Amino acid sequence: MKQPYHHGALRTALLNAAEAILDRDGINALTLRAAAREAGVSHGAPAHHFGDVTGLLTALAALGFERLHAYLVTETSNADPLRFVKLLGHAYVRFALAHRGIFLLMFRSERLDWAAPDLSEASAAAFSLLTSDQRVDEPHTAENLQALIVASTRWSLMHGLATLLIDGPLVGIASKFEGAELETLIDQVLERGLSERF
Amino acid sequence: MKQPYHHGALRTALLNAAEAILDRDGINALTLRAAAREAGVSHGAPAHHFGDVTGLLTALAALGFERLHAYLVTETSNADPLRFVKLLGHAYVRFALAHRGIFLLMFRSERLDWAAPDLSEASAAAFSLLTSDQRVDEPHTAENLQALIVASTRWSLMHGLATLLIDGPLVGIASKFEGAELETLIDQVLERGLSERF
DNA sequence: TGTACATCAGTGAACGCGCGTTCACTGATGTAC
DNA sequence: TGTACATCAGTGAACGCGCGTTCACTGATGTAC
Repeated sequence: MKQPYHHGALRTALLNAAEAILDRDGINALTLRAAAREAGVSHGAPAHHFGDVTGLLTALAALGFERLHAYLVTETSNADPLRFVKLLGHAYVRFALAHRGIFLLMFRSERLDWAAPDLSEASAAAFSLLTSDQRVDEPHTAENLQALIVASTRWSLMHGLATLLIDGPLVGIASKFEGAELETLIDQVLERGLSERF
Repeated sequence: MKQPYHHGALRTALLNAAEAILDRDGINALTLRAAAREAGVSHGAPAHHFGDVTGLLTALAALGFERLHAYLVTETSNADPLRFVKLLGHAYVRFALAHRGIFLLMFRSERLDWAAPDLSEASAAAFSLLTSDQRVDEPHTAENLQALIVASTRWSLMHGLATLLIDGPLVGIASKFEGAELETLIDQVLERGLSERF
């Protein structure tokens, strides 16, 4: 089985490989060489596409934010304000559980280059949706401070639930539930936390 | 300045050194050799006290949980149920912001030995306080499922706020606030999220 | 249509680095008698 | 009180490892003419 010398779509293949490693072995196992191995390519190859290790991680995180943003938009389209918030919360938690590796990379890694245009733009789009477009750099009138508080409260709840379920102490709790009961737990937490008061 | 051959309290010194590294350089910089360097001791010395690198991280995380538990207990003593929840939330976030490094180690590191008695006991004590002693391994009656949901909602909010503020996207937001306004943000988020409905 | 040449994409050897871990050792301390 | 000896705590050299990065190279592709 002869492989062609040129891969053809190595950039994409490396990103897929990196994500697979992230999900399977965790973030500490995600190295340039591991990604090259996973993609079946020599370890020097990634440099052509990502420069250095930060470049690969940053590109992967940017991809994650694009996906998260697109998913949140899809899941909340045409919803009235109250439903919007609950749909947003459910989508956020569902995304985090379904893409654990990349979610943790996006929110935790200390090795990302936040100044890179693709990452900063993709994350800004997602964050803007999550904070309901509250501009932080504007003067803080009473109104926009209040709106920011409301948005932060929502986001904190979703994010806390997601991270505690993914690899925090609630894993132990969640693992003792049947699938349906876990769904109930998530539903109820979001229901209580994202009530119409906000 | 001659150093005595025996340190005298190297275990404690290594834990302090490790915490300093964690706060200053982040979790990726925390290695056995770095801790030894920081403590001014040969790099082979830590093995006598912690065995391997997991041992050091585990001991440090256990220390963190002991501190967190003690702090939560102190800050909530003699409070009625409603005040208890709010004091708990404030104390949790304050602890996280004041001990960022160790807090992230406790909740994020993939390199801890959760089967170690000191860590499992210390974390169980803190978790029990945070979940109001809801036993997860008991049969799920409607009542204790409900209580678990209430506790999870609270905990998710505190935890999400703390992590988003420490190194998540809210850092950017928070950094634009004056000190007093940041306090206001935290207060208001907890006030809204931990209302008497729970 | 053919041909020369530039450019691109991937190879594989090599480098230096910091790491965890091991181990024979040495200095210091404690204890039995 | 002294002495022999076991034990403990820290040293420093050595090892092998996987890593990021560099670099001369080679095979493949595209393009100008």
